[in-house]
Amino acid sequence: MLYHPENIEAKWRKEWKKTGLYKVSNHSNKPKYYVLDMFPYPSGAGLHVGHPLGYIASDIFARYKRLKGFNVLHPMGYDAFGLPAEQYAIQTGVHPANSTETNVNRYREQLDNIGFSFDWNREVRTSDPSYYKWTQWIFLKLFNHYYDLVTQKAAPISELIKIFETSGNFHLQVANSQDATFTAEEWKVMSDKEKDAVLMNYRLAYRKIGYVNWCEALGTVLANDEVKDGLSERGGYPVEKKAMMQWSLRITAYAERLLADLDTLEWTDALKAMQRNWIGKSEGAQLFFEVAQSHQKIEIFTTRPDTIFGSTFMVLAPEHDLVDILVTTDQAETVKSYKEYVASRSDVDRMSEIKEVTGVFTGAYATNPFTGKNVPIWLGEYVLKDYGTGAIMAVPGDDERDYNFAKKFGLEIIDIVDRTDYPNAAPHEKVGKMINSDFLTGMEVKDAITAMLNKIEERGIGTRKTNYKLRDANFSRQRYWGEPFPIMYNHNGVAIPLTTQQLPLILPQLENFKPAPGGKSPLVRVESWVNQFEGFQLETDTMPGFAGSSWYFLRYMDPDNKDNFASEQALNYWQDVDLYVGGTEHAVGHLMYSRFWHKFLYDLGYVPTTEPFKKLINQGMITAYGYYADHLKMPDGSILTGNIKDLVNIDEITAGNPVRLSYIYDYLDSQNRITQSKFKEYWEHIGKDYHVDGNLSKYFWITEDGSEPYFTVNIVQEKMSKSKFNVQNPDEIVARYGADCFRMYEMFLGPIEQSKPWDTKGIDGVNRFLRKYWALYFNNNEWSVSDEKPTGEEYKILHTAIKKITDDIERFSFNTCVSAFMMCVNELKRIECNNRTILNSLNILLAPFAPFITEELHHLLGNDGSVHEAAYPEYDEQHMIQDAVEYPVCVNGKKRDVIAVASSMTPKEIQDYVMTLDAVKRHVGDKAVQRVIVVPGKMINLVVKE
RNA sequence: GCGGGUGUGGUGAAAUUGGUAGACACGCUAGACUUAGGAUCUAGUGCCGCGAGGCUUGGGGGUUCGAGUCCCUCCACCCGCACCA
Repeated sequence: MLYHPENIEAKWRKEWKKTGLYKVSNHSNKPKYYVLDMFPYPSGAGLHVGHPLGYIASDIFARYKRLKGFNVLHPMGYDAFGLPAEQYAIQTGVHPANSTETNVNRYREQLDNIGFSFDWNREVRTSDPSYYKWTQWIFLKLFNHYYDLVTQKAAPISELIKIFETSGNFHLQVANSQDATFTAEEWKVMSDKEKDAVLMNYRLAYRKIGYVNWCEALGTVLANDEVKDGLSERGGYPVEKKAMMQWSLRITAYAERLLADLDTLEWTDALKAMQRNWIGKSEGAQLFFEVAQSHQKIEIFTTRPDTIFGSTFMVLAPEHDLVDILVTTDQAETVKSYKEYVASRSDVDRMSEIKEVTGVFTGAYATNPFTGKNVPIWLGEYVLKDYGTGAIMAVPGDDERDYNFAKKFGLEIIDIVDRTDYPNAAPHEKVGKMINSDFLTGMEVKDAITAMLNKIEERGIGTRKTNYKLRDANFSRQRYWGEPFPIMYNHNGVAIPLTTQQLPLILPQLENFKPAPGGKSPLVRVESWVNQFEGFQLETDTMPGFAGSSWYFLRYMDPDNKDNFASEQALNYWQDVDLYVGGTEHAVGHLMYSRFWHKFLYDLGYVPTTEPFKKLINQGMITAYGYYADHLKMPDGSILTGNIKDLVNIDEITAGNPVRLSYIYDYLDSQNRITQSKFKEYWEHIGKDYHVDGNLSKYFWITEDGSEPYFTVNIVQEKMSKSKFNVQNPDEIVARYGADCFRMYEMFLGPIEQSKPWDTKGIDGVNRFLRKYWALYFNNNEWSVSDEKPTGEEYKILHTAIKKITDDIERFSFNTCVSAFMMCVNELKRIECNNRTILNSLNILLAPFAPFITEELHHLLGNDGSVHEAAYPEYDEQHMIQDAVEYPVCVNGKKRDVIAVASSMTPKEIQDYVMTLDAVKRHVGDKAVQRVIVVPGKMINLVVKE
C-alpha cells in the first residue's frame, strides 16, 4: 500500500466533520486550556502561505494539549468589518455583506484544507448583528461609566451625577477632560444640553472635536496610511486637517494599569517594550505661566522643572486654544498664515520631515514664575497640540530642539546645567550640576528636580503630575461598513443611549456606498433609518475595526448566547486566553485596546481576569524572494530601471524602479545570472501571461571571452503581495504534497517568531520523511507490523524522540521537532523496526503535526477511536540508560579525538586512558600536561602549557 | 535620534545552563538500480591543503582550561516609535 495523502486526507476530513471530533464543551472535568489565533480580515485575495504559519503552530499546540488531557478551546472567526470591502462596494456596487460572505467562504475552504482542529460551531463574525449587538452593548457600558482614580476602577455615571448634585466637581479624582469647575448649584441650573456637554468630559466613551484627514477632492475622510506627503494616496489630491465631532474612548484613564500589568504577562520583552513606549509615562510638574497684561494663564507640563531658570521663551502648538486670544494685532497676519501652513501639513510630514525649524512670534509675553522676566510666546510646529498641554516652556540651554529654535530666531540662551562631569552623557540625560539657577545652583540635576517640585507646590503655582503619551482613541469612522453607534440625538443634540432591548441596532440596506457630502457616512442618506425613533436622529458614524476585535475572544467562550455576551459559567470556566498567536503588526493597537476593554469589563464584574492574554507569541512574516534586474545596460550605457508591468511595451521603460522579474528563478544559473537564450525562454513563458513583446538583446552584458551574453539578477526578500506577483496559495501546495506535508514544512522552515522567505525547494525533504515514516509500517507494500516486545535500542530511540519533541513543543520550537522526527524515523529505519508498541507511541507523538497520516495509521494499527483523543506517550528515563559514553578529547580546547568509554569508568581511569591515545600524544608532545578536565557525560579537556 | 531584534556553509537552519560548531533538510558530486520521471537507495559535501595539519559563527578586543553563547567596541541589515516637553 502506497502513501496517497489526497485519499487519506479527504477521507478523514469528512469523517471528523461527521463525528464532530473538534467540538468542545464548556463542561468538563479536565483542566481548561485556551489557544487563540488572531482572527483574519477576510480579504478578497484569499490566504497565502504566510497566513497559516501561526495557525499551524497554535494548532499543533492545541492538539498537543488535548493529548495531554486538557479540554482545549481552539476557535476561529473573522474580523469581518473593514474598509477594503467598503472600497470594493464603492467601486462595484457589491454590498460589503455579500463580498465578505464570499471571502469568508473562500477562507473557510482554504483553512479546512490544512486540517485545523478548530471548533467551527463557535465561529464568530464581527459583522454579524448577533455579534455586534454585544459590541454596541459594551460601548453603552463605556458611555455610562467614568473612571475613579482613587479606587482605580470604572464607576457608573449616575454616581458621578449624584456627586455633582451635592458638591459640584471640586476635589474630584476622576479621569476627565473638563476644564472648568462648578458648584452643585451651578450644576443644578444647567440645561440638559449643558449637562450633556459636561458629562462628555467624564464618560469613558465620549464625544469631542477630533481632527481627521479631509480630502476635498475625493469628498472623504482618509486613514493615516492613505495619506502620503500631504496628498491622498489615490489620486494625489491635497489633504487637510478638518475638525469634526467624533466619538473617543478614554483609554488614558487606564494608562497606569495597562503599564503596570505588563509585568504579569508572558510576552516577549520586545513587545512589552513597544507597549511601554506607546503608553509613554513621564513624571514631572504641571505649572502655569501668566500672560503679561492679561488674565490668561498658559498651562505647561515639564519633566525638567529644574531648568526653569533657563526658560527664556515659550512655544505653543499652532492649534492651541489661546493663540487667537493672545496674538497681537501687528502679528495677526503672520500668525494666521503660519496656522494655515501648519494645517496643510500632515502629521507624518510634521513629525518625520528633515529638521527645518519653523515658527512665528505671537507678539505676546508671559512671565517666568521664577525669574520674573517677561518671555516671548512663539508658535512652533514642533509642539504638538495633543501631547502634554500643547505648550512648553522652552529651555534652549538644555534642550536640543529649543536650542535650534532659539538659534534660528535669535532668542536668548542661558546655560543652566554644567555637564563637564559627564562628558559621555547624551543631551537628554538628566545629569549635571545646576548653574545660573538661583537657589538650585550647585545642586545635581536629580536633587534640583526634587527641590524645584517642592518649591512649586509650596508656592502653589503648580503640582507634581504624571503624563502619558497615550492618547484617547478616535472611535468614529465616517463609513458604512462598521458597527452603528447605539446613540441617538434629541432636538437639542443631546446624546441619548439606546436601551439594551433596542440592540442590536442593525445597519440598513444600502446601494450607494459613496460618502455623503461633508465627509459624512453614507448612512446619512438613509433617512428612514436615521429617523426611525420618532423625535430623535441616530448617530451616522460607525465604529472602527478595533471595536469588534477588542473582545471577540470572549464571545468564542459562548458564541450563541442571546442574553449575554457570554454566560458567567462560560467566562468562569475559560477565564482567559492561555496562548495567543499572531503577527507583530497588531503589537500595539489591537492588544492595547483589548486589554483596555478587558480591564473595563473586569471593573464591572463581567470577566474574572484582569488581563485577556496570558502568553503571547508573535509569528514572523513569511516573505518571498524578489528577483530584480537592477543593472540592465541600455545601448547608451545607462542603467535600465522600471517595473515589470511596464514591460508590456518594452520601449517605454523609464528610470525609477528596478525591473521585477517574477518567476525567473528556474532560469538562473548558480551565480544568479541569466543568459540571453535562457531569458528568451523566460520571456516566452511570461509573454504568454503578460503579452510582452520587443527586442531584448539590448539589455544584456556582452561578455569579452565570447561566451553567451548575460545579466545578473539581484535577489531580495520582500513581503508577499498580489501586486508583486509573488503570492503562493497554500491550496496548491496541499494539492501536490498533502496538508500533513504542508504543515510540517511550514514548521520546518525555521523558528516560528522569525520572518523567513518562502521557498518550496526544501519541501521534498519533508515529503520524503512522510513516505519513509509510512514505509516503516510496510514491507513490499504489504502491511507488516510486529507484535514482539521492543528491544532496548528501539525503546531508546523512541524515548529520545519523546523527550526531545515534548521539550521542544513546550518551548514552541517546532522546527527542531520536525528534525527530531526525521532523526527518529531514520534511526528506526536503520534497525528495520516495525514494532507495534514503538510505532503506536510514535504515531501519537506525531499526530499534532501530521493529523491525517497518523489518524490513518492509528486505525490500520487496529485502534478504536481517533488518534487525536489518544493519550500522549509518557517519557521514561529508564530506557535512556547507556553502558557506554562518547567523549570528545580536546587539547587546549580543540577536539583531537573521540573515545567511547564504559559509563562506569571514573574520571581518574578516563584520564589515564586518554593519555595513551595517539592523537593526544601527538598534540601534547614534550609539553607538560597541567590539568585534565573531565566534565562527566560532556567532554574531556587537557590543558597543556606552551 | 530612541527602543527592540538579527548576523553561523551554496541555501533554510541546529547548538535549551559556557563544554564535540554546522544536527536535520535542500542543493551539489560520485555511484547503484531503473531501457530517463522531477522515483528510490548508497557514499561524499564548511573553507584552504595531496597530506599531516591549519582556518572558521559580521569585524576587532577581552574574560575562561574551554566562547556562536558572557563582557567591551565597531559594522551591516530588519522591525517599532519618533520634533514626546
